[in-house]
Amino acid sequence: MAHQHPDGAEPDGDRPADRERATLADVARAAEVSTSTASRALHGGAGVSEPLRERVNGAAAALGYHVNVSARSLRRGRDHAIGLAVEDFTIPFFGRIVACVERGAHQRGHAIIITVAGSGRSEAESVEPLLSRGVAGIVVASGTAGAPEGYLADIAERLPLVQVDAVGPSTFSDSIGIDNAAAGRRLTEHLLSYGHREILFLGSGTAASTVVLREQGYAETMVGAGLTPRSAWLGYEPSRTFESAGAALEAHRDVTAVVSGVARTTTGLLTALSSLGRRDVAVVAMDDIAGADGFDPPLTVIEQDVEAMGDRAVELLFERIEGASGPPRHEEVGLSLITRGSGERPPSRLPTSSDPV
Amino acid sequence: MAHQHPDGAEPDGDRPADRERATLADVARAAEVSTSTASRALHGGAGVSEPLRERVNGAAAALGYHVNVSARSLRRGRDHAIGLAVEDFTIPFFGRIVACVERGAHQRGHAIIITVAGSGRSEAESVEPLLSRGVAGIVVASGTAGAPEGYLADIAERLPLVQVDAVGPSTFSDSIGIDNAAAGRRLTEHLLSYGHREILFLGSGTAASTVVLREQGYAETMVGAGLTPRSAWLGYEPSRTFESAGAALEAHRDVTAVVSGVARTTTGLLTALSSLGRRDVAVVAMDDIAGADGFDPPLTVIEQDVEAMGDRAVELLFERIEGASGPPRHEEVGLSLITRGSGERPPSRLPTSSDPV
DNA sequence: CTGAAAGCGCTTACAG
DNA sequence: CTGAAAGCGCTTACAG
Repeated sequence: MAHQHPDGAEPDGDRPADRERATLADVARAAEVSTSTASRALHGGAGVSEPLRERVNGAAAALGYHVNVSARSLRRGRDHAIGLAVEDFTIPFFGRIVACVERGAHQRGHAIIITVAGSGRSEAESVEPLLSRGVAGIVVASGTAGAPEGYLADIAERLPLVQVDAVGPSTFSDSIGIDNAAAGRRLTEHLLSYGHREILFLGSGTAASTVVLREQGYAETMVGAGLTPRSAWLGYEPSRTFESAGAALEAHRDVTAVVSGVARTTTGLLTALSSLGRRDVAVVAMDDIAGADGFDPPLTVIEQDVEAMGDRAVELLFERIEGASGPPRHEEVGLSLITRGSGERPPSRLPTSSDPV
Repeated sequence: MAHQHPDGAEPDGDRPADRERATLADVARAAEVSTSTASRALHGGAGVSEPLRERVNGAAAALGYHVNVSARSLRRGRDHAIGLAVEDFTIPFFGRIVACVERGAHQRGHAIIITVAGSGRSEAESVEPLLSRGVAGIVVASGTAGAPEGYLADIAERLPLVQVDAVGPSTFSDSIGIDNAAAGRRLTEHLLSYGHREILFLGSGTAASTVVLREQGYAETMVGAGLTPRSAWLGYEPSRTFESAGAALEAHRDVTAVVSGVARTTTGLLTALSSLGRRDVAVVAMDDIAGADGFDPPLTVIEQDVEAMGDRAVELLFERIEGASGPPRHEEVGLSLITRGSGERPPSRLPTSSDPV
């Protein structure tokens, strides 16, 4: 809060330590070496004698020197930073991805610049802050991005890019995700195995996304069992999912079980069930949520290995940053069904007469 | 993934658009003006004739130019970026803060560089990536930071700094938070008003933090009512809070109600209650958690206005960045008690003979 | 092993 | 209103 020289005096240029950050030249002067040597001693590694290196490090420490990254990046033409574009920071799934990426990049000496992907901003506007900083690579975490004709494809031509929570294998960049259709299938099969036949799928929205693939897995499985799939979409607005879920439950009074395709819809659904006093509906959900075993009954979910996804994304990215070439790679992390009770009860009512089988 | 000239040929220097980013000089050449004029036309605002401005903007667009931020920052001596140090990205509370800060900084044309505060890293290591980039200011979101003798105090002398989720008014920087003791008091009073007398406080850890203040509010209120406060600390490890909560419940068999001092402990507590089949314990908690009304019974909580906190933090920071001086400011956002049922039932058992009243 | 010098891309007094 | 020139702090061939 005191960035000016309050007395109006200009620095004479001779005072050893003024208010400002110490510069490499300051360190060099203090250590009585050239800036070349100072630079090499501090970072270059090779080719500096031990006594000089110590003198330089000592001077740097004494002056509280740290490198000016703008200057370094300008000179080197590339920044030791990566970009991280995230769909929504408030969703725990993405928060865990952020934590993984931050940790991995920090370990590798890179800073992390974040931006929001989506949420009304254009892709260009989202990515501009990353591009103008010359980041070494970008991680995009979004369940809705990745269209091959999109902006991301252009970026991938110039920069290492990894898509996390990818809708599927990308044609233009490395990607990592889960088998969303398989997840939908497994959740549905679980309910079928307990005798449910009127099963509703709940999702957020149909923007090309992971959730749509999960719905497809659900629908396939239903059709395969001779049953009619039904879906309801609750939207992306957290404050509205509760009402929408209630409406969907009313509109499909005969369902005995629900598949919730994404965490966003799960809490709305549970709240609606609770407020409607409906204890006759079995529920299984995609993604574990905090306190899921505190629900009544405890919630059966499919859990993704989010940390594996985030950690692996960083590895893939840095392999590219370090020069790895080759076609886009796609990886999938494992899923595990955690059965806790909510999906394990048989239908509380008999199939209705409209049952097609 | 194709950063070299694969054929080994060097660019002749004359080709209009090579693989690399267009530079201001390229734009100037294309628009047939000096780089001075190009720069002013693009950013400077004042003092460029309309025709020239258009020519420059056209050329920039045609070349896909965007400014090299490293060069700009080096020249200007300060970066259009802010730092954001966060205790834990996976906690929804902090995720909401991240979203607010990102939005606010983006609107003001600043990039956001994140780092973890805590989690085994030293304060110096956490903040180094921000300092070496010359960020214009820093937001620290942590419920445990802010000791006046700490590293942050040094930083605050050189740079605008705002502490969010602050333990209390800071002596050296702007800060924003809630009245933690009042929160503890209100939760406790709520339980008292329903006749509970054996009330346990559950927190994460006693590292100087917001949670300790909440506990103090609880303890004060208990003592004021002639009752004996009791606390249990469950630690910071998510996977362990469940066991620790169970152990605490066993160790205090006579409690009829629990105050959970922080979201981290709430889910562990609810899981423990559920797995122990204990339906005789009233619960109130600090911080709303997703799906809290899906619990049995729906959870009564005190909710903080997290978005107000995040938005205001950005405002405070940019006021300082834009030169506001004056002593450290402290602000508090509102609290609201959301009663949903879990704290509203009377004690299921009569006070024991050890009851001090 | 060490140093003098060029230059990364930009902005900004300073002249005109 | 426009341009020539300096310089932000650093790294890195290039000599020695």
